[in-house]
Amino acid sequence: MAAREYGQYCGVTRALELVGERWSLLVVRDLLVGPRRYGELAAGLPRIPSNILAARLKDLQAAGIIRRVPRSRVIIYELTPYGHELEPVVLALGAWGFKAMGEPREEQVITPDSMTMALRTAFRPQVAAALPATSYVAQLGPAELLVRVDGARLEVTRGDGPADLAFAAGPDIRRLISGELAPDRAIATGVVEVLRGRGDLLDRFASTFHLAA
Amino acid sequence: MAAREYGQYCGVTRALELVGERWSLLVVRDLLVGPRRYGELAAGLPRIPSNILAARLKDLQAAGIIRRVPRSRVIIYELTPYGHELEPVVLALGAWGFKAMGEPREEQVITPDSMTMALRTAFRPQVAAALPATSYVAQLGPAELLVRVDGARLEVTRGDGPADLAFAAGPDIRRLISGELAPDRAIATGVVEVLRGRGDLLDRFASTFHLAA
DNA sequence: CGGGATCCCTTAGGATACTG
DNA sequence: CAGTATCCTAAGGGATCCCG
Repeated sequence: MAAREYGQYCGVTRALELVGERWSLLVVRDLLVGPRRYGELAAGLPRIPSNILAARLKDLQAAGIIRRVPRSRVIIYELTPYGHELEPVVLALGAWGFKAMGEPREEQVITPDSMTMALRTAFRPQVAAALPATSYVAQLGPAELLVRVDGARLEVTRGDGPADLAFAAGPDIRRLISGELAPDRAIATGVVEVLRGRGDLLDRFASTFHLAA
Repeated sequence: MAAREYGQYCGVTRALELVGERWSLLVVRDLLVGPRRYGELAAGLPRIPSNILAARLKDLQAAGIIRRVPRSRVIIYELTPYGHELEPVVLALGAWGFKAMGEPREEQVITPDSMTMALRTAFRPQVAAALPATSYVAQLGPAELLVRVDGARLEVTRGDGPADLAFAAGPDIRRLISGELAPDRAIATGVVEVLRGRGDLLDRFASTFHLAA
């Protein structure tokens, strides 16, 4: 038996053998947002050494979790259907870890893909279904995301666009999502800055995206 | 920043910093079944070195995931409420890994706690709710489990007891759970051996516990 | 005997430089 | 841009030992 195997006939151990190595699930997290190139993955994981990223991509490919697709002179990595089935795992981990995030620290960065997955984690379809379709532009640190909510459907894409509300916020957006900070207080204290549109829609945003802390 | 931190302000990275180390989630998996002593944990994870188990218990305690409780001359480890909230993560990992388990290998063991969690993973409350209350005794390798299903409620405990059906099976029980092997075929081929009670209830068992493969 | 601690060695992972 | 190559540190593995 390979030394790094757990030696049990069990689904959990098998899963950890496939995606339990350091960085593996973070690569999956970013690929859940969409196909990515090597350099994009490296940019989304600033602290991953290049050799480790290369090794993880090899491992994940060998495990049938990702695919390496040559596309017009560049190489794209994307999840296989089986890899995509890791979404519940990543969302569950994100929801659990959310509660232990604490205060943001100076050296901690925010990446567009991690914020996209965080929004997916916090999304409450049943709440959204009862609200009018709404689109937001959220500038979260360096990540500018166009967030479209229509009924129980959520779509998050990078970049700007037409929106009912555009706002900017830093890591403290977490306190809005957790309900620790009321929407009007978030604006009053400058945690959230309204850029365009109806600032009162931040309330709807906070209802739509919520995670207990 | 600690070298082993990921440097991102993100729920997933935070979760992986707390339970992403090797063996950590397996300790949690076993503690989800119930409080355990050091020796019981070691027995449930035959390949974990003793120093690693000790280190993990320290880390998990420092993270507020487990508690160390002295109880009448012995020490018991148990999950805190926050640790218990990892159950969805472990179940999601188990369901995903189930599909990649493949054929059992000689050196792979089955432990009572991993089988208990596997049954919880495969349990379908909505199916069970429509069926009469049923109790089973399942001898799965070295693990003897008393499985009581009552409506949408599932209870799995170690040991024997009164049951509508008692059966023995090896790792190939997986093929029954996945639907790859029909209940009557499982009995006919000897994958499942009926020990006591109504063998026809194996069909109900397979409906109640199911995971797609 | 339960609950670890210590030792030594192997290997994964981190930092950095380099290449097709 | 998409990775390799190299060197080094630290985590993990295996065995043994210890202590109340």
